[in-house]
Amino acid sequence: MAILDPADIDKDLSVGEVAERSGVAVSTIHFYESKGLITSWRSSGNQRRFPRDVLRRIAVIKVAQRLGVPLATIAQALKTLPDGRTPTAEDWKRLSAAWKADLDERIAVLTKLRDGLEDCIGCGCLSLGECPLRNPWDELSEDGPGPRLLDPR
Amino acid sequence: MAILDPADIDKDLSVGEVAERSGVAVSTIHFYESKGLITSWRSSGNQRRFPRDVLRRIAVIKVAQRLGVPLATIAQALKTLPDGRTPTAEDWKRLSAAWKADLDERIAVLTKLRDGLEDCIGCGCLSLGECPLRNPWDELSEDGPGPRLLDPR
DNA sequence: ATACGACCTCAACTTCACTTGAGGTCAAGA
DNA sequence: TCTTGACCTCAAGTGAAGTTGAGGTCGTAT
Repeated sequence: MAILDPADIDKDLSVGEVAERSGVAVSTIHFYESKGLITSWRSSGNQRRFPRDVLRRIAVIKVAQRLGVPLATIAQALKTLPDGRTPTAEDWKRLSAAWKADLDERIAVLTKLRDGLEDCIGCGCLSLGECPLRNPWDELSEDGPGPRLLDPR
Repeated sequence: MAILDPADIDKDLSVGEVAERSGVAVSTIHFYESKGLITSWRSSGNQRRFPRDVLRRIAVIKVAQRLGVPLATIAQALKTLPDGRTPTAEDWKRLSAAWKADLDERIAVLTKLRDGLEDCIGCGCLSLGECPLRNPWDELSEDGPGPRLLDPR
């Protein structure tokens, strides 16, 4: 391990450092960069160097994921920050407010489902077209086919 | 199309019939069968024939999926029905009660998350180890890596 | 006799969020 | 000098829940 040059304190970070400080794997950092969620420049030896604000960005990404926001959406949101600057408290407020609306809706859907389940336990109907549990047509926007990832870790 | 022989009324169903009556695609029925969620016998011409209770089974599967239960878990649950019989109201009660507990927990986690989000909007902390949003260590069982599918359709 | 629709199998593709592996570079310490 | 460790790239694999497609069979209607 290289001795930390005092001149390098509070300078840019290597992938390994970012991984350690952010708690995500190196491969994940590569992956996020490939998806445009974070950016880096290269050292003379072709190694990635990240500005320190990458840590805040990764924090935002992780929270958004817990909220159930897909990476592609997070990427878009982060791109609304002009010139790729560090998200400020104000930015975070804006982003999180949008995501909160999503979260609220998701909670509402699940709650409705639970209530329906309670009502239907033991009824045994489950008929297509009659049982409320089988009919999600209320408040469901069209999803394309394929799996959907909205998991509250 | 074959004229429906009166003798065949309330007999077993072909894939196409099951698809139409259950509202799922033929390919999905093949898929469910390959996963052991449903079973069929074969006609003389090697075509699948499903006992009518497959419709009830598929209904249960679909509801469970809306609750966020993965197919593998549903398969296991269906296997607890001795000799692969049709789920009765009683069985359904048992299964749905178990799944409801899951659902309750999921709702609780999301709600907590939302509250945390409200508290944290604008605070801008998000520090690993301090911000409650970044620390899911409470009531989170260990998940392995990789994506998780628990989506309330 | 033939065309048609419904069925069959099996393999490969899709999306998402990553991980794993193979093979190679670079700089520092023993 | 050599080895170690951190880094690099690019390709392929994972798992969930299916979908899509190619190529073939079966049975009935015209």
